[in-house]
Amino acid sequence: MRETQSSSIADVAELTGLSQDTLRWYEREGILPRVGRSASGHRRYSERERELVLMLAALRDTGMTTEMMKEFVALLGEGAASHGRRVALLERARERLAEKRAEIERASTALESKIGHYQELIAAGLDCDGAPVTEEVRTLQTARE
Amino acid sequence: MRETQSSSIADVAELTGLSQDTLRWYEREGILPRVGRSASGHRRYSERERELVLMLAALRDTGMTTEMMKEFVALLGEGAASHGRRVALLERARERLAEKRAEIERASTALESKIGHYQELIAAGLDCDGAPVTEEVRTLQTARE
DNA sequence: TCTTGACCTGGAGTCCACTCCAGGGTTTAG
DNA sequence: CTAAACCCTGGAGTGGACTCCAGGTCAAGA
Repeated sequence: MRETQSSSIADVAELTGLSQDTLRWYEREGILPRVGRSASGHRRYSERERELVLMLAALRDTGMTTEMMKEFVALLGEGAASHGRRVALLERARERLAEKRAEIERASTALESKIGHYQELIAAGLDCDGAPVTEEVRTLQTARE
Repeated sequence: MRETQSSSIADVAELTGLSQDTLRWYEREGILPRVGRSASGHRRYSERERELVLMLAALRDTGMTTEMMKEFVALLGEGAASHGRRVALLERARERLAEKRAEIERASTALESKIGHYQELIAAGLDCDGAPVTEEVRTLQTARE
């Protein structure tokens, strides 16, 4: 029964896009359960551990906090019985995301209107008080640096 | 020539939604130019200054960094000639926003598929390895705490 | 043997945008 | 006259998620 190939921290960093430091930090913080070590004390990630790190990287990219990631990993340890709670946790992440999206949409609207405002002023050749600007200023307006 | 009513920091905090501490901090950091003081040394915001703070609050809400806000205020000081550069700055903010939006959309897709995955497993009564779960586990799965 | 390179640990530093605090002055109401 | 509000300043602390560092171990190659 040959065990699946284990990988070094460098491999896993490359695989997951997390830095080696981040990987070590996740372990120290208890987000990632302690990974196996080789005789010389180097981390050796098993297939299972690689998958777990990949999942954490994905969850992180959903904007989940490390605290939530920690909870999620704890639920993984409880097996199928925790499926409902996993969904609940993911739904919390979904809500956070929805809020962020709403903020972005609001910000976007505000920004577009500000951009539009200045573009109109430029096009109309007016300053902020509605007075016409000089030819010299018009030249400067379109120079962008 | 009666000058427009000036307001206290408390008023401006209330008006803009920024905290008094934030207002003072913006000034210290040079984001907001030094505000006038009363005889006793208290800040007194003029109409112009109130407007400026309102604009900064709006820009902040677009996710602009304080560094960019600083630049923007500097451009305001240059009058109409800086309109083009103002637009350029706002467009940088727009790009940042677009990136954030893209990230959120990616994250959202990933999250939905994870949620769907677990919901399917629950509905099908299977564990992560495709084996059927016991009745007891099914009960636990739907209990969400 | 010596060097190089990968890795280890615990701890400190970084970034951003605040937020809080100590110690002190002023203004207003009673 | 005193207490309560309100404000001032400079400096330190916060939180989240890393990132960097010093000092050390270990294995392989020239």
